[in-house]
Amino acid sequence: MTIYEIAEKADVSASTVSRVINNKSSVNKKTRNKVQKVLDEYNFSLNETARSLSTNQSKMIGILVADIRNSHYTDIAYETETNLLENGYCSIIINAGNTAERMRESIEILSKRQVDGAIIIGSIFQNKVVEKTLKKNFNDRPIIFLNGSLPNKNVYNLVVAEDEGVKESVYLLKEHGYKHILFMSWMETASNTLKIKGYKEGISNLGYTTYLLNITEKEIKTHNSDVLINYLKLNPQIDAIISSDDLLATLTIKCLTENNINIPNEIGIIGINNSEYCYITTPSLTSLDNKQSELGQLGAQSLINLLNNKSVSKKIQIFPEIIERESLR
Amino acid sequence: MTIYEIAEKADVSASTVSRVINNKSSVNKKTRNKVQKVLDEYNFSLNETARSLSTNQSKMIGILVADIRNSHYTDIAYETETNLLENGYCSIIINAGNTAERMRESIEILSKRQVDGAIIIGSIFQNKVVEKTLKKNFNDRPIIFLNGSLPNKNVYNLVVAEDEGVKESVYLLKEHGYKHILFMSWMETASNTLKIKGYKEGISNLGYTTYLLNITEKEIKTHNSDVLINYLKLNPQIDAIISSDDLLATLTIKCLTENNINIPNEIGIIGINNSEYCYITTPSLTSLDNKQSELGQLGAQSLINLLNNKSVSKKIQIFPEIIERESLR
DNA sequence: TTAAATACTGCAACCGGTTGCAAATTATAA
DNA sequence: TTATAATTTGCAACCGGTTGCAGTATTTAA
Repeated sequence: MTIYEIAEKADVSASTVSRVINNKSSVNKKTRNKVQKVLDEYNFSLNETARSLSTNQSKMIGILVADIRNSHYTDIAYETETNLLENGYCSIIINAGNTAERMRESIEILSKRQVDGAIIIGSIFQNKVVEKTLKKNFNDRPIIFLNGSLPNKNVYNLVVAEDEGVKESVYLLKEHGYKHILFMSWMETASNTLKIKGYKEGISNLGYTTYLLNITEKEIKTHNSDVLINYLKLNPQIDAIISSDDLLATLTIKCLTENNINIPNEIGIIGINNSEYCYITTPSLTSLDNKQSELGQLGAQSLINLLNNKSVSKKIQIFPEIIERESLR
Repeated sequence: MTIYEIAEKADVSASTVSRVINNKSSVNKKTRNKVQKVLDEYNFSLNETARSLSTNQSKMIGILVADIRNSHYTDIAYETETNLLENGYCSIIINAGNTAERMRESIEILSKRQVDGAIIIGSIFQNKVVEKTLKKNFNDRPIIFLNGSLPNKNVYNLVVAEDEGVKESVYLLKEHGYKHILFMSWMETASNTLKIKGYKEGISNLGYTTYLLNITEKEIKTHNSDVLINYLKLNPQIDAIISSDDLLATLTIKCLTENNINIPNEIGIIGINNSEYCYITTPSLTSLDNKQSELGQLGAQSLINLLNNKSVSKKIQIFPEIIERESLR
C-alpha cells in the first residue's frame, strides 16, 4: 500500500496524502478527514526508506558499541536508545568488535545507511583508524563520542572524569585510615590509563607510595588468584585495593576471603562501575558510580540538539560519585 | 557523490556504474577498470537507502530485545547480530521495553523501516498484542522467535527446552544425594513457567515433594533475604535449591553463607544460565547452560535460510546442558 | 459586484539507485 | 564478405515518498 493507492481511493493527489500524513501546510478539513479515513481503513504504514531518500534525512542514528555483551556499554546504549526513540529517532546498534578492521567496516555500514548522526561508545574507538574512517565517511554528520575523545571537527566528546573519581577514591581510603593502596587492573584501555592517572595523582598528593598490579586477561578468565596473593606476600603492608572494575573487585574479594584475609579490616576494597556485582559480594562492595545512565542520556540529548542546529560544547565532562558499602572499615 | 557523478567522470552511463558496483551481468573489462578507478579515486560510498527503495530489499534485520541491559538477551543478540553481519545483513536492535504499547510501536518502526525480516528475543513477546501487530505489519516477512512461540504463519519458533534442563537438574540433584529440592524464582515470565513445569515433572517422576518459592522483584532488588531464611525455617528438610537464574542463585549463596549454612554440604545449589556469576561465588556455582550462543546463531542462520527461500522448520528445539561446579556435594 | 488576497490542491521534478529492453558494437560462422 | 549470434552499453521507467510552483477555488475587502 503506497500513498498513490491511498490517493486514488480518496480521490485526491498523492501530494495531498503526503501533506495529511505530515500535518503539513494547509489541507482543507474536509479533505483531511476524507484522506485520514482511507489511511485508517487501510492501516497505512509509510515507507520510511522512500521518505529518507526524498528528505535526505533518515531519522536513524548509528550507535557503535565496543561489545554489546558488556553491561558497562549496554547500560549507556540503553539510555541513548531510549532517549533517541522518544525523540523520533530509531537506532542502529552495531557491535563494532575489537579489531580496527571491524570498526572501519561498522562505520562504513552506518554511513551507507545514511544515518543522521552517530554515537560512539567506548574508549577503544579512540584510534587513528576510526579517526580516519570518520573523516572519510562522516565528515558532515554529528558524532557524539562517549567516554573517549577524537579531534575530528564534527565529533563531540563527552567524558566521565574517571581520573577524578579514582583520585577521590584514594582520598576516601585515606579518610578511612588506609595507607598502602594498590591499584589493580586487567585491561589496557584508554579508560584504564585515565584511572591510573587519577590514582597516581591522588597517591602523590598524599605522599603515599604507588602500588600497581596488572593482571592479564587470561589470568582473569581462568580466575587465577596466585598473582594477587603473591603480590600481597611481597608487599604485606598493602591495606587497600582499588580495582579497575567491579568484576575484578568481586574476584578479588573471593580470592581474599578464600585466603582468610578479612575485608574490610585487613584490606579495604573499592570497585568501579557501581554495578550489580556490588550487592552480591560479602561484604558488599563500595564502588565508584560512573554515571553511565547520565552519560547515555546526555549523549542522546546532545546529538538531538546538534541535529536541531542548537549549539553543543565540543567537550563535556561529568563526574563520578563514590557509593559506600561494607567493603571499607 | 552519486553514481551519476561517477558515471560522468568515467564517461559511461549510470547503469554501467551500477553494474560494476554490483558485479552484475557483462561489463567489458576495460570499462570495468575505468569505472573502478574513478570509484576508488572518489572513495565512492553507495547510498543504501536508494538501493533499498529500488530493490525492495533493505538488507536490514530488526532485532527486538526485551531489555538490552539484561545480558541474558544481549548474549543472544550478540550472536545473531554477528552472524547476520557476516552474511551482509545489518541489524536494527530495538529495545522493546516491557509495555505492550512499546512492543507495538517497536514492531511498527521496524516495519516502516522495511526490514527484510525480524528476530524476536524473549518470551515476554509471547502475547496477543505482538501477535496482532505482527499480523498487521509483518505478514509477508519472516520472523524468528527465540525462546518463545507465536502461531503466526510467518513466525518460526526456536526454543530452548528449559523444562527438560530443569528436569535433568532435578535428576542430577538426586544423583548427588539431595532429596528435598526447592525451586526458587522471581520473575513470572513464560520462561519461568516452563522451568517450573520441568521442575514439577522431574520431582513427580522421582516421587519427591515439590517446594516452590516465589520472591517478588522488589524483594530481590532490595536484597531482602528474610523470605528465604523464613521459608527454610519452616521447611528445614530442604537440602537443595534450584534458582531460576544465576543472579538469584548468587544472592542465595550470599544469604546462606551469611546465615552459616554450608554449601554444598547442608544445601546444594543449581543456577540457570551459566553466566559469569558462576565463577565469582564461593563455592562456584553449578549451572544450567541455556545454550544462548547456539540459539542466537541458529536463529540468524534460520532467518538467512528463509530469506534465501530455503526451507526451515516452523519449530526447532535445542537442549540445555548442566555445567557442574562446586555448589553440589 | 468585482478585484485582490488567501486557502487548497495537483503537476512534475527530484532523491539515488536498479533493471528490462533495445540499440550498438564486436565476435563467430557461413 | 556477409549474415547471425553474442557481448556491451545506454535509455527510460520504476521504487515511494516530498515539495516548489502554479493554477483553481474560496474569502475578504473595496
